[in-house]
Amino acid sequence: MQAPDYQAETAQCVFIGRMLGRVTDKWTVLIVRVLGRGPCRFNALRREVGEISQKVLASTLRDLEENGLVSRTVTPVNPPQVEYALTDLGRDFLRPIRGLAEWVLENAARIEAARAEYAARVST
Amino acid sequence: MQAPDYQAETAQCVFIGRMLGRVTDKWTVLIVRVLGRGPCRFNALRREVGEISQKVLASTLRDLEENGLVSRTVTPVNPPQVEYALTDLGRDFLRPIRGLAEWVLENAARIEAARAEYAARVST
DNA sequence: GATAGGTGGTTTCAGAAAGTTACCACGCGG
DNA sequence: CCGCGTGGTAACTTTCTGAAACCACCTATC
Repeated sequence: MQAPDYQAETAQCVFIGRMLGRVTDKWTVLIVRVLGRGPCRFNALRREVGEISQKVLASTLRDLEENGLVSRTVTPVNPPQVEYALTDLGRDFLRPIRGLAEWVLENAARIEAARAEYAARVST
Repeated sequence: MQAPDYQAETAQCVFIGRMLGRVTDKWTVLIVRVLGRGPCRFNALRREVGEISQKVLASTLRDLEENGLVSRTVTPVNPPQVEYALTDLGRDFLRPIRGLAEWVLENAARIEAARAEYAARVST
């Protein structure tokens, strides 16, 4: 990696940014993580993820479906059942997602400490 | 991990979500990744990241500083120099961040294919 | 037989976040 | 003197998120 080409780097950043905009946000990470334990229906997902509104869950799931990470299967019984599951691509994605989630869990205390220290530094 | 406690799982999701909200978004990933190559000044960072506005870069950097991932050093020359660098915590964070960025680069084609397939399925 | 609750969403609308643009003080090169 | 580069902030606009209500349909309860 000698003599890095900064124009190429910038282009790569823009590209990664565009892709990240598609497949990562706070909710994506949580949803993929939960679906990693097995298929799940809409309201069950909602309950498990916690503080997510129906609208945002619905649109996030549609995005995930559009980008090929999640499949949506409707069983036409009454009331209709809609089951969400990870695709192969989604299961692949699980690895970086879990890396992120685990890091956050392991380092939460350090982040909190940094925040407290920052607040003290600013207020003084 | 037998007999998962779903209430605890939901609480964990909420907690992870809160932490993720602090340390990850599209821009955070890109900025940390660039700073992983070494310290960088404001406008250099801006040029390298690409399509980011000054305002968003400034506020993202302040968030990163607040959460202890990035340090900000002002050298009072004229014009003043402001150098941003990763802290120890930020360098630790580099690993999951790189995992994410690499996954996105490796799987961009699969995502694009899924999008094309989805678009075809919907429009028909 | 009305009423409450669960199914998987959409609609509506306020408020928050992100993005765009302009501007600041300062110096330096042409 | 004009514009560029330094590191931002302020005002304004657009986009997005979040809370709540509503929908049709079914089941269980009182």
